[in-house]
Amino acid sequence: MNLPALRSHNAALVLDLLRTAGEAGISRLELAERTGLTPQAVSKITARLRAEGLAAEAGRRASTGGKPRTVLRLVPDAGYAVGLHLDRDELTAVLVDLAGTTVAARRTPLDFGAGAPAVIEAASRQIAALALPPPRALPLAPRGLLGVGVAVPGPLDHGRGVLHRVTGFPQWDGFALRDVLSERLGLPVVVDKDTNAAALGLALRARPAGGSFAYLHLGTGLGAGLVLGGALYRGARTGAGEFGHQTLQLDGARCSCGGRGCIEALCLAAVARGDLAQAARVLGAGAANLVGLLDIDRVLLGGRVVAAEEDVFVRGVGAVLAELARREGSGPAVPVAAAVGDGRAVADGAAQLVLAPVFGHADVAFPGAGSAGDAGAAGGAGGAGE
Amino acid sequence: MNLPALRSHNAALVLDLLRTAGEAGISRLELAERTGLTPQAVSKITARLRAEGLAAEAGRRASTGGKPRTVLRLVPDAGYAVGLHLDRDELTAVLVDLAGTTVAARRTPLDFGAGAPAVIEAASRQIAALALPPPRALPLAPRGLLGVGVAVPGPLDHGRGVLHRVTGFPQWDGFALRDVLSERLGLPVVVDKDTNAAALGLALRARPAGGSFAYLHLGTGLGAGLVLGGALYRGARTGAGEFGHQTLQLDGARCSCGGRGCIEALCLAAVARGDLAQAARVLGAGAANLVGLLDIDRVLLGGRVVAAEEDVFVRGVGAVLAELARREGSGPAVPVAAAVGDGRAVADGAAQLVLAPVFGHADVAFPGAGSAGDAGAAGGAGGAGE
DNA sequence: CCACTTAAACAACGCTGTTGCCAAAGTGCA
DNA sequence: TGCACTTTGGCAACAGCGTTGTTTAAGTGG
Repeated sequence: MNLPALRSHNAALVLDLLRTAGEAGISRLELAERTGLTPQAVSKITARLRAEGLAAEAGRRASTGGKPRTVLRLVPDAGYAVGLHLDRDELTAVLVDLAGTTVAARRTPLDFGAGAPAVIEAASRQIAALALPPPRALPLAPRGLLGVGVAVPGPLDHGRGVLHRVTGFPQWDGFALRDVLSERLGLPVVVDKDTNAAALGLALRARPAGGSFAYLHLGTGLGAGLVLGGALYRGARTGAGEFGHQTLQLDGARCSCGGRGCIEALCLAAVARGDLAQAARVLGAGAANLVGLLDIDRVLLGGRVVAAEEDVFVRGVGAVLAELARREGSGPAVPVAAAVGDGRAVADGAAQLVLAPVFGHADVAFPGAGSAGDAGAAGGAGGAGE
Repeated sequence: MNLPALRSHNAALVLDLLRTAGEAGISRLELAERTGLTPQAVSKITARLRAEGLAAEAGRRASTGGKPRTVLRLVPDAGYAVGLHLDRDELTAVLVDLAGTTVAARRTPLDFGAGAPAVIEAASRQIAALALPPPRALPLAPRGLLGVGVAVPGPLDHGRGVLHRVTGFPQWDGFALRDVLSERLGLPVVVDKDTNAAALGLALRARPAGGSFAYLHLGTGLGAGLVLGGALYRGARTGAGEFGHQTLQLDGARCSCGGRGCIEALCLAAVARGDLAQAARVLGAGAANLVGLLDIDRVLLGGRVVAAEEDVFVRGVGAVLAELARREGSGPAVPVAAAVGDGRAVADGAAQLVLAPVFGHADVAFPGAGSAGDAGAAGGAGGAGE
C-alpha cells in the first residue's frame, strides 16, 4: 500500500463512520477515537471531504464545559447509485443516494427469457427514466451517478460480471452482462447474485456493524447470502451461499438438482402440502448447521414464501436454534428475524454493490478471481480531482 | 491507519513474499511487482529488513542482458516460535523458525484431566527443554523467541485466550490459559482450537496461497478448520468449524450432543461397525455441503481414523464431491487430499499462530471480540528496536 | 467579568513512498 | 580486447501523509 492508497483508505474509513452515524452526525473527536487517528488527522481528512462536497457541518453538540463539538454529516446527494434487480418476471430499478436512501424506484414486468438485447433495452430505459426526473438533474451532483449494481438470480461470476447457467434460461449462459451494460450506459457496472445483493443491503442496516449473519431466501428456490465479519462473502467463484442443495436427509427424496434430501426439496415439499411448520423446522435445521459451522450472530429470513407467513417461519427456525443453544450451553440462542422486505430490498442492495467500495467495503481479494479491471466500481474518495 | 502502521504493513507484505519464496529467494523487482510498490520503495524496505537481520542477500539470478538480479531470502533463524499441542493424552511441543521449519520437537504423555497447574508445569518444562538445547542459544538470535502458540481440543475463546467446556474436562472451564501461561513464561501466548491450528499450518503450505479450503479432522470426534480467502476463519466467538454436529439425517439417530443425525454420530457409527466406505460417504456428504456453502477450493482430511485408511476416505469423499460437480456442471470437482500428518501437524500449526502476524496474516477483526491486548502476538516487523 | 475547559485550526516536523539521476554489473557485437 | 547496450539498485531531492506543538475559538461556571 502506498501513500495515495493510505489517503483514500482513511478517507473511506471516515466516510463509513459518517454514513453509519446517519442524520445524527458525528464529531471530529469521535471520528478520531473510532479510527485510531489523531484529531488533527481527522480534521485534515474531513476538510478534504468537505471541500469535495462529500461531508458538511451540521450543527453542534451540547457543551460539556468547553467549546461544543461540531457535528459532521455525510452529504447524501453528493453521489448516487442505481440498483437494478432483474428477476425472472419483473424488473426493479432504484436510485439510491450516498446515505443509502432510496430516492426513486421503478418497477415493470419483465420476461427474463426474452434474451439479452431485450432485457438490456428495458433496463436502460428504466435507468434513464430514473436518473433524469426533474427537478433533480443528476449530473449536477458533485459526483453524479457512480454506477449501476445489478442483481440476477442465477449462478454467475461476480469478478468478471459474466452470467452462467441461470436456471431455466440457457440463453444467458456465458453472457458478459457487466461489460455489455457498462458499454451501453457509459457507467461502471457491478453484477452479483440476488441473494448477495439482499444480504449486502441488510448488512448496511445491521447493528452493530461488522457482525456476521446469514440471509436465507425462500422463494422459487432456496438460497443464502452470507455476511461474515461485516463483509459479504462470495467465495472465489461467487459460488458461496448454495444453501438450498445442502443435504439434510441422507438418501432422502430426489431433488430437482439430482441430489437427495436437499433442504430446498424438503422445505418446498412441506410448503406444497401446506405444512409450514415442518418447512420452518427443515429451514431451521439448515440454519442451525450454518450457525454452527460459521459462528454467525444472526439469521434473517426473506422471500415470498416466508413473507406470506413470517411468524411461522421466524418462530419455527428460532425454535431449532434455541434448541441448539440449549444443547451447546453456549449462551443465548442466535436470534432470527424476518428481513424487512418491501419488495425493493434486492434492488436496494444492488445499489450498495456500487456504493460499498466508496466506504472502504472492498471485495475480499481472491487470487485467481480475475480482478474487476477498469470497469470496476468508482475509485475511492481520494480521486485525482481538486 | 497511520504511517507507522503503513510501514509495518508493507514490511509484512515483503516478509510474506520472502517466506513464500522459500530457499529459492526472490528479487527486489519481483517483490515490487507483487506488492505494487515501486522498486525503490522495495529497496528501502528490504534494506531495513536486512539491517534488522530478517532478510539477507543470497546469490543472484542469471542475467537477461543486464545486471543480474540479486536474490533476497528470509533469514530463518532471525526468530523462533514454540508450538504447543495439548491433546487429551499427549503433549507435543515444537520449535519452529521464521521460515516455518521445525527445528526441534518433543513429545510426552499427558493427563489433560490432571488440571491446569500440572499441565502448565509439564508444558513449561518441555518448552524450556526445547528452547535451550546447545549449541543453539536462542536468546542470541535477533528476535529470539517470539511467543508460544497453544492448540487445545475443546471450545475456547481465541480472543481472550480462555477455555470453556472442553468436552470431558470440566475442570478447565473458564480457565484463562493465555494469561496464565504468558505470565509464567514471560512470552506472548496465543491460544486456539487444535483444528484451527492444523488448518493454519496447512494454509502455510497451500499453493497457490490465498485460496480457501476446509480441513476435516476425524479422530475422537469430528471437527473442521476453515481457511477462507487465505485467512483462518474463526467467527466472532471462535466457534466456527463446528462440523461434527451438523445435521445430515433429519430425525436420525441420537448423537452424544443431544441432537439427531449429526455427521459425527453417523460417521463414527459407521467406523465402529467397520464400514469405512459408508463413513467416507457420510463425511463426503458433509464436505459437499460445506463446499457448496462456502465455494472452497480444496478439502483436506486428517485425524487418526483417516490416517488409518487414507485411501478409503480420500476416494470416498472425492466420489461424493465428483458427483456434486457432475450435477452442477460447474467445472472440475473440488479436490480431496489427506493432510500430511506426521503427528506434529497441530503443534506446527500452533507455532504459526505466533508467526502469522509477523507476515501480516492478522486475525479478522470482529467487533465485540475483545482484542488481544498487550499479551497478543509480537508486533509487526517495524518494531521500536535498532 | 474572568478563569477554566474543550474543540479545532495553524505551523513545523518526521517519515513514508515516489521521482529523477547515476553508478554498478552484467551481455553481446565489433 | 573494447565499447555500446541493458538492467539493477543505490543516492538525493521531493511531495504528501499523519503527528506534534501551539494558538485561536467558543463555550461553562464561579
